[in-house]
Amino acid sequence: MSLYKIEINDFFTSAFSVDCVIFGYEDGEIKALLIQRGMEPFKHFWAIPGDLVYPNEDLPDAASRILHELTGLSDVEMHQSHTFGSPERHPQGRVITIAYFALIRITDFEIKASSWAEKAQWVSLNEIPALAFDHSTILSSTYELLKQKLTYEPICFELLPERFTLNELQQLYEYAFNTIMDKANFRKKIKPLHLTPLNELQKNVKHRPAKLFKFDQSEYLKSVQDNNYQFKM
Amino acid sequence: MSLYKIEINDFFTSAFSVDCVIFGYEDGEIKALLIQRGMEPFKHFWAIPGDLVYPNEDLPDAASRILHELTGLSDVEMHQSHTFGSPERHPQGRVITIAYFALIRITDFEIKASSWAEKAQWVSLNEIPALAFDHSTILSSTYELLKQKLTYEPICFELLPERFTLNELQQLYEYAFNTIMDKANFRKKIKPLHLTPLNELQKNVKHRPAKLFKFDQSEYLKSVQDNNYQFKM
DNA sequence: GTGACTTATTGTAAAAATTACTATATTTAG
DNA sequence: CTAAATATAGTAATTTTTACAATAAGTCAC
Repeated sequence: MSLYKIEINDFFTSAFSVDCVIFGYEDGEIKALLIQRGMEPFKHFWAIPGDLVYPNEDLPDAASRILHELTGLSDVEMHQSHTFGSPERHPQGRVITIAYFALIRITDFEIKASSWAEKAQWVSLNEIPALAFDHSTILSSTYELLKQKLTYEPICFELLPERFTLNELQQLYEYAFNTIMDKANFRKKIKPLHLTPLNELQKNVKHRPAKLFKFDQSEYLKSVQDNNYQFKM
Repeated sequence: MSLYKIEINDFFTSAFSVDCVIFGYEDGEIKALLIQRGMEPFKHFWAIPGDLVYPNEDLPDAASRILHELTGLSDVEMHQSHTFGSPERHPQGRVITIAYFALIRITDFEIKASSWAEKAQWVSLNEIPALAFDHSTILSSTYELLKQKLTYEPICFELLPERFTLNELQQLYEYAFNTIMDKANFRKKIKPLHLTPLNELQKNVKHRPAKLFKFDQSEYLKSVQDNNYQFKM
């Protein structure tokens, strides 16, 4: 096809997909929700849940629909990550994919593979196998985005259980940033978040149980507006 | 078209485009490079330079090609911004657009409208007219991204002339963040960037001329590695 | 129950960074 | 030369960060 003879209809020969990178946190590790493909291409490969978008479907709607079809998840708020569009990324033609991502509490949802997904499973980021298409790249670049966001937005609470200890919070940051932090100083740092202390203690631990806290999103947003406060980890 | 009868080829009916949001800085204002469309749809409307991507062309290549065809610019390093894909955003069919953005020194480049661009012109962000398609949204959301990046990456130097005064640097931040800063404290804040002082002074000013500085990117990167330094404005 | 043990939580003082403001130096304009 | 304007450097009070110590409150073995 010569570039000089290309006509408008030659452009309308592409498809696009969304891929939903869902992060969770369990056993002190960040995990991603993966599916095993029951369909060619890359049949039986593990992959990020994603599929082609209908020609008249909006992207966020497609992301919700596809995530639900493949994994059973619904009511997950997704945000756009990066778009991947190498001409060779899909063996069946030109398919651009828009990556979305979300953070969820693993225990709040039930995973159930369906449609063409053979399995759906949480996989620790340390144990990701070879993935279909360019999904390894999509996953790692989206994880980088997540880490970046963790430094300037209090989104860690979307991963933690609703009630958490301050140590659990700290451990999540230590895991993500691959550092260790001073316990006392960490608590000072998160003071401005005004975490709500609960009349409830950690259970089933062999030592003094820690107090549970929760994060009040609306109070945080007020504080941002009123005091011009900018969260910074 | 029923969802149950859709076949694989029904998906391959979309096109996608790239839009290149090019920012520059002149006369104390951030400007965007816009073109006037000489082609339907939105003929004679102002727009972000962008066009359809060839079916076998990589996205970054397309961004460079299209920017060059429409505005004459070349050798501009672009980064991906956001992807816009509402089904109604393009009157001629389903067209997803991937926004790219770049920061350049206005005086280092010559703008020349060509191909189907009637005009190409720098427009102050305060004076943006109604734009074609959803380009107003694309421009404003990409500007938000730029402001976000300005806070944690020293990219302001891509907008300033190679040799600049400390006041010019400060004024750029003041413009972008819509604040005023203390002159002496600003200089302390940028100390870790190790700006290189030149044996050269500002010219044609009615007062004591300021010393010119330049930014050494490679030295900055070394400092990031060695000292684990994180720029923060 | 008692005491050893473990971890949670609070406190404190030194160091570093930020802030508000002052002082001085250097150039242009007349 | 003098006045005006601005660049640049300095200083001291305040706030934040850091490193570390001290205390409190539970669990577990007996």
